[in-house]
Amino acid sequence: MSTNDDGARPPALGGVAFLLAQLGAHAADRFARRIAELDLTPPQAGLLRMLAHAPGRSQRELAGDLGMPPSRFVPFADELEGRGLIERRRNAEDRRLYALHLTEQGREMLGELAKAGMAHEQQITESLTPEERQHLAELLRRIADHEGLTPGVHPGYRRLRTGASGRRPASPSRAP
Amino acid sequence: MSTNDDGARPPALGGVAFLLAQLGAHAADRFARRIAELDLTPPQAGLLRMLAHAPGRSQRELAGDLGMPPSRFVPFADELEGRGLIERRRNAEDRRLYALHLTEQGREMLGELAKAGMAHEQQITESLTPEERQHLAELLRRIADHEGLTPGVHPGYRRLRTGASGRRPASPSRAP
DNA sequence: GACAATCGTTCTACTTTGTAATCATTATCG
DNA sequence: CGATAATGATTACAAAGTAGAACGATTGTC
Repeated sequence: MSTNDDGARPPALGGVAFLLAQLGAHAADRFARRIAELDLTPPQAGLLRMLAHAPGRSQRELAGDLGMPPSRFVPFADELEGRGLIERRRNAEDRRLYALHLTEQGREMLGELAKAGMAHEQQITESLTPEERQHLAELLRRIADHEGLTPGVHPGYRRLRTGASGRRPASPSRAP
Repeated sequence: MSTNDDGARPPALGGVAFLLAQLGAHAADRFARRIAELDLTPPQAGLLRMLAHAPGRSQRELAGDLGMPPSRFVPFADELEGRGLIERRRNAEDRRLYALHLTEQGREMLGELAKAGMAHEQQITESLTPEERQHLAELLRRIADHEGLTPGVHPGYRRLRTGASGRRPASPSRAP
């Protein structure tokens, strides 16, 4: 029952940019739900990965890379430390700084995280052939390069309701 | 060698799913900044588009499709009404309901929005040939279909700090 | 003609977030 | 060498966003 003229409908809704935004949000949401079973949020997973790749950095540095103010990083690291996933050591050269490291438990969790990531990738690309996946990855990487995005840095990855049982109110009911 | 063994590096970082999340957030961010010059946020733009496509709906319906509680929709609509972009008419058949419509100014704004959307699309796909754009759109649409996403419904589109035009006064005019 | 249900609105408690103040340690410079 | 500025981690606090319940107005039902 469209009552208005949609002759001037902007092509944005079917365009690449809109699809990217929609799918990106969906993929991030799916991933968040998946790792919620490990009691991890996306930024927490991000920190674990960062510590695996470059251990011993200070809280301020890590907070900066995660895009959060240092004051917020403190309770953020507190929780992971309390769960035994990360460890606060003192930097011998500058005792003001902490040197954050993964614990053995943290490394195990990282393994679970890798498994979740692979399953996630598998699920998202399920409807594509291997050749299409590769082609898609190449096109996306081209855009990412063109837009000046650094490969390893995850996006905004904003917080998300982590209710493991997850309630999802998003019910777009189109009732004509 | 301050880095650790990355022998077990999860392929997720270079995979399609991660690129999608990263690029999607980036594209949404770019779009938000662009329409910030029109003093519009993504959900505001979404409402204008919804009203253009299906005018006369009630606030509760619109709030539901936008994924926000009705209580939050009230000041949200207040601002757009105060700026003369939308109009609250009464539904003659059921005077409890409002019937929201675009004003003439709102339609003009929608035109600006369409221009911004096309420029946005152009910018994002600048590094691709027309054939590649079409192919990319097809692959993305395939994934979207497979994931059960509805075409016209925008994603989470969470609020964003723009800083471009820090409009915050938001003087809601009580309209009895 | 009373009673339940629905819509828009207001109210309020709760969570999240960022900035400023505080303490310890280090660098700088006279 | 000693005082002062600067930096990292932490705490305190205020500002803003959010969701849910409560309220008046209107409609449908029996």
